[in-house]
Amino acid sequence: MAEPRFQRRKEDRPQEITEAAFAVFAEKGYAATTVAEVAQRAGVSKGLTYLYFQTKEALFKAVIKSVVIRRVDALVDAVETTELSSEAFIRGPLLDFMKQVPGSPIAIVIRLLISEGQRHPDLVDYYWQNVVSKGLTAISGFVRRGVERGEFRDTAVSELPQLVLAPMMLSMIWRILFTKRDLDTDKLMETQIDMLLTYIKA
Amino acid sequence: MAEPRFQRRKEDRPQEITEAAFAVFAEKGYAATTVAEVAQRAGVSKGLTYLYFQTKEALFKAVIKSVVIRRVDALVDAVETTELSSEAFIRGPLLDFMKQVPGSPIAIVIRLLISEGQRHPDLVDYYWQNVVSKGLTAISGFVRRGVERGEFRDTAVSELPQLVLAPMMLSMIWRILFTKRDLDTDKLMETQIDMLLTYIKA
DNA sequence: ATACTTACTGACCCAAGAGTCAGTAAGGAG
DNA sequence: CTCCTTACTGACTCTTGGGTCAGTAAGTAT
Repeated sequence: MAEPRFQRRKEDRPQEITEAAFAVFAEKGYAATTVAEVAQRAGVSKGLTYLYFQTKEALFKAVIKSVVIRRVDALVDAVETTELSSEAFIRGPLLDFMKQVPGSPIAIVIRLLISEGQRHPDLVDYYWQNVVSKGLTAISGFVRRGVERGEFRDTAVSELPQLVLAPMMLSMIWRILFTKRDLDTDKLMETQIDMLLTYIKA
Repeated sequence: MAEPRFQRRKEDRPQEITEAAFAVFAEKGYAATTVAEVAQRAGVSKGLTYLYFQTKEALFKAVIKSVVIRRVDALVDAVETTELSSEAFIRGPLLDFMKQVPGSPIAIVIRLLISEGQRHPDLVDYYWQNVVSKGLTAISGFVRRGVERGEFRDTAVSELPQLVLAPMMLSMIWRILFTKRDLDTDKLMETQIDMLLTYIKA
């Protein structure tokens, strides 16, 4: 008896295709990715891909959105509920979060957005609202709370949460471009945090 | 009398084509750029482009290399010859340099490298050697000199010149992605420098 | 078993764009 | 002016890849 030529698995297909697409986009970027290869990696025909996603662009958007991170929400929650002192929170959970981002799928999404963002402003907006804005607001609010509590001085850092994340961004770009040249990205972020705390501590 | 249909300007063509190509690559990225459009903007036929550049990829590489910046060399020189105190130099010329980079062609090259770097490791190496490495070495050496002179404490910053440049990187990415959301990138960099100096001053 | 729905396939179409090349004319030499 | 070299053109080829759809067979209901 021959195996059945295929299985019908309507429920699972979209995610399977999305995951395969993420892998290929990550390797090759948007333009150099072919729908045929995505389909092949997902183990389906090209036609099926077009049953679930109207165009290659729609597939791309689905992929980006599928990588919206609960991690950011987790961070926002942690900020609001932590019992730690502001300094302890920054040196602990926040720093840990920062350390893991450059090696996570977020880094790949950022790279794809940098490459393709110009032609997909709605995607950039989406990411802004669901990731960047949330993260920045959380950090900013956290610093302000530290100021109110008398733990921190009132500095420009309250309005520039980007200062906390700058070395994380650099680490992401660094890993994308200069994998071979070694840079202790963890130490980079630790030092920034150390510097920052020295600067703002009351 | 009809105008001549074209002029022969062997000397100027390569640069004209390179400049047009830079503009188109900047707008659309590598893959979405067509050689036909580059030629049109340069005011030449597609065929001529292939006389001076064997392939689209060769054109791309030529474009990237053409934007190697004398600015970096200027910075390196300035570091070595300045009469300013270390702090004054950092707050002055170095900060000025950092402020102008995110709006310069360098930012565009970085974006192109992030997008296409994976498939052109030799280009990344080239940029590493001619720009990044030089810049980092200069900053690192400068900080070390400050330490020797007793102006600065001996901190991790000597081995992590990336800390100085991190907010510049973030500013570049920010402008690429979030043009609309305003962020005072100058103030970001100023604050980082202020923080850094407070941290390392003896 | 049989009939029916529809998830799925794979061969196909067609536009776009990289790269080619035979021919043309600009411009200099004699 | 005439000839010669070659910078330059533009129409051509051919491949690649996005998107389509008629047909097939998996699974389900009766």
